Amino acid sequence: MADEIPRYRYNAELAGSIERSWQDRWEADGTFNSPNPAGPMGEPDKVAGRDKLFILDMFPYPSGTGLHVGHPLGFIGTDVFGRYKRMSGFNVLHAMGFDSFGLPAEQHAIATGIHPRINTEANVTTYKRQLRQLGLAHDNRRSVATTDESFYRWTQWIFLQIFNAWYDPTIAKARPIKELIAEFETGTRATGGGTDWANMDEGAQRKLVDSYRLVYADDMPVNWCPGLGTVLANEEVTADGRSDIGNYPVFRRNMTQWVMRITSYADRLLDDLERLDWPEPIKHMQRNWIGKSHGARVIFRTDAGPLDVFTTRPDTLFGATFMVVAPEHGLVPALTTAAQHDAVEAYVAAAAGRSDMQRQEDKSKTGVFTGSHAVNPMNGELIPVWIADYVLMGYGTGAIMAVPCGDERDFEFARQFELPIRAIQEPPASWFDSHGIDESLDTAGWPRAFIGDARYVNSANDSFTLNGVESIDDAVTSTNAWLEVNGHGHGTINYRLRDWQFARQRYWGEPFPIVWDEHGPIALPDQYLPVLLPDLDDFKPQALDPNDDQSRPLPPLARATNWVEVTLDLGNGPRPYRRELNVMPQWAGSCWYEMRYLDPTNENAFIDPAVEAYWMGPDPSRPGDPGGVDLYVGGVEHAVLHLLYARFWHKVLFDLGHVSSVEPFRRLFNQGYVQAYAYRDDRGQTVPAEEVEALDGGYVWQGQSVAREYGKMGKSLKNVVTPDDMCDAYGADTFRLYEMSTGPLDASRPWNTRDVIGMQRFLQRLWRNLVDETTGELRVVDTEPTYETDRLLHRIVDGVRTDMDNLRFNTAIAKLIELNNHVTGLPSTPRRVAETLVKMTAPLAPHIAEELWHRMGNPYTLTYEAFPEADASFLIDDEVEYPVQINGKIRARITVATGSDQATVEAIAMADDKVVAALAGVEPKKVIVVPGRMVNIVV
RNA sequence: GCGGGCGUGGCGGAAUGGCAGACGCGCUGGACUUAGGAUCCAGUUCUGGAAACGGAGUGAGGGUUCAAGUCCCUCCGCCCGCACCA
Repeated sequence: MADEIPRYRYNAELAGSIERSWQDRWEADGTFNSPNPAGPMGEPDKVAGRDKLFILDMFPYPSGTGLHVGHPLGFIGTDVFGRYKRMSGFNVLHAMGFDSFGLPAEQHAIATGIHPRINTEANVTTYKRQLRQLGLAHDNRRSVATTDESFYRWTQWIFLQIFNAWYDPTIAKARPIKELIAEFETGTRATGGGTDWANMDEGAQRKLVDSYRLVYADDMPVNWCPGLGTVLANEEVTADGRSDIGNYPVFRRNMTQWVMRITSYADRLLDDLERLDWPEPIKHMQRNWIGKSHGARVIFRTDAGPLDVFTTRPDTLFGATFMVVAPEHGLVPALTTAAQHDAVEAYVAAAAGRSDMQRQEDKSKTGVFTGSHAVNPMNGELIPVWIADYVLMGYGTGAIMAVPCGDERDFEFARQFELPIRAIQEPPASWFDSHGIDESLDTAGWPRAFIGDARYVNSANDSFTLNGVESIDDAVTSTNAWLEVNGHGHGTINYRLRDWQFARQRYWGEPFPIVWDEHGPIALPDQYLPVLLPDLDDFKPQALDPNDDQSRPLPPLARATNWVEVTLDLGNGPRPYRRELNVMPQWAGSCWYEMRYLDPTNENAFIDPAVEAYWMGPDPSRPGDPGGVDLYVGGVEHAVLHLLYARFWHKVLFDLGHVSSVEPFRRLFNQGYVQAYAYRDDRGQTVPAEEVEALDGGYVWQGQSVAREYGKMGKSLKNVVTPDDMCDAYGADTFRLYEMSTGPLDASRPWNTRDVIGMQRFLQRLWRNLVDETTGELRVVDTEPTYETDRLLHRIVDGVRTDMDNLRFNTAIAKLIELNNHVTGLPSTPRRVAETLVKMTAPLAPHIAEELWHRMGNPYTLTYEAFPEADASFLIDDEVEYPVQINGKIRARITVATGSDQATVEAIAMADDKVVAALAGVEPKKVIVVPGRMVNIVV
């Protein structure tokens, strides 16, 4: 190395030292601490008279592998926006926490025998270090982890609020359970069981009240894996019905589970979507998930008792020629006749061995006849009742009336088992045409069911007829009325949404603040919180005989016998209780964590109401505003579950008066993903991506050609690039700029390390425009910029502001580079231009900006300097250049004084030499002048 | 199958219906250099041409419009969501 690199050249080394020094200063000074209106972090005088902004990232699960470059995309985006808003005068709250309960830590603990807390804390430390080096402007006083005892104490407290509440449908709100008990006691509410409250024993009273709670225990179909001793999520079951881990058999069976009554909130969760500033696809997914559909409940009489069905097409009742119940339906044993017993038993057992996944993949129709019949309430006809797994226990009532002429699945089933298909509508001629068959009500020739508006036939009984009606809506309405009058059913609404299965037979989660006595569960009073997770040596659920499908789960906490058996005085003297052995699912902490950032040290409440109202309260100036976080940024993978659960908890807290906001997240933004290339050799082995070279349109690794694929970044794909790598090689500012420059924040983009250098060069040129590379002296001069420079400057300022406001950081960066490239061409850098450029760069590349700001002699800190504003007078030029088109093709350019009227512009255009030549004497038919834009001559 | 989104240079991507390709990478040439995988300068949609200057061009085809990457229709391709939801 003969030639020395200039001492003050902006490279990775210099960037690194600049970044470390400012990060230390920011931390020491608490530069990004945001004041609360009240409480321990209250600084009312700093809050007064300022707008506030609460921005939030979906907090990460601290995994053992640390961050790769894809993870911080959203974090950097929110940081840029937050810094911009801080420079626009806002009191910005931005903090980061950790979703640190969860399965990977538990599995690591099972494998190593090391307590998951140790591993989790180590991972959090790594994450904090990795995030710190990115220069994120977080208020670190507010960082929380869901595994902190001081955090999950309040998760348990909120659980108890929900447990101690019931949903009153008359006011569509949750109310304290005490009010329900009071209604029973005073007799204003009937107990429903025929016995007065006063005459019920304690067990019966508690059972009644428990049946109203928003958290309740219920029999639900689950994936029970005795080999692992736990219930599994559908995603954890393989296509052949075995456990993903360990390959043990998995059984579908009903088991008592803790469930949250989210279905009570279905309508509000659906309706309030209208009030949210969320991406339309996410709202759509939530709507689909809730799955509201209008229809009717119809009761069919059978020898085994009434059989309820839900249908969206009660108008087709006359076409019901059989019924189908799900294999898990409670009436199956009673419906099964002796002759069919063996066949039914075999079918039900086979269905239990099939996972949901298998059922979804294989759509061929299977089924078995029960031997029983039901009475069609419309016409008194006896129709056979079948069992088939195309009917799902989890939707509607788990039983359907089958109308093969009007439903594709029923049609297929009828064909498969040779059941009658009766036409009850007369399809239009076009329908027959399009299927190439003759018009006929003889369904034997139909290739498929008919669905749509058409005239009804064969649809009448003694007191009711649909014959001749032509619209489904009309037919549904009148059928529902008839059903109700005659006691056979009624119009109703059904939801796809199920109640939320809340318990996990695991270790690394929040213990329930619940104990049991002989009558059932009891909520622990507040003074017993937190219920701490007991220490164990072995974190596995207790494995049972893998093939015994009748066994019951024994969660890991059952091993902590001293913890489980507890003597407490809950108001009637010390008595023995057993603790609840399940823990909460990982979603629990993420249902409310954002609020804890606001008041992280509060020991008296999960949040001070004044603090909540300040940061999250509805904006009175915007009618219908639901309140909540001002901007929530995260991946689309949480479109449904996390966002729905969090909304649900928030609404319960609202109903009970604990928060002023109706919704937790007022505005949602989905950032894209950073994806990466991976390479495989001939044998399909992945090879290190960083060692692969492009050659003649192909890819080569160590002399052999390899195939490229595109997707996730991951260890097994040997294509992981970490923020640490990038900070070492280029510096955090370069890395931040690269991440923000590769596309709009909501778009996914490929990672290309090769391209990162471009942003390094930009910062290097910016630095060089202000600082002499050799001497380190300031190169900024106190002369005024030229008019031309000022015009560009103000145009750029104007554009960058718009881009920043709209989270379009990629185009903001392009504009900054454009301005900097202009400055590079100047003989010297005017101070006003330099300062403006540095301020605009600050949100994106905060360290170099702070450094340059400091070197220009300005006081610490740039963080709260006002973001530049454009002077409108510079945005309008004296002259405007108009392209002149002839029939849409550009043939000339003219320069016209700004504000010239259309006639003047037209005259100048028509007089232009090139225009005259191009027209060659032809008289234009029309001349269009778009003011300030262009001229189009039509010939 | 149903629903939604997207197709622009070699690559990432810009373009309130109004000059397609901002900005970056890469590439080409030059400067500085013992050297360049550093840095700087210039060029870079394709095509004809030395150039001036032409022609074509935003997945394909059609339409609306003075004007379409942008709006409408049909088709093709890719991505995402849901998926036996009665």
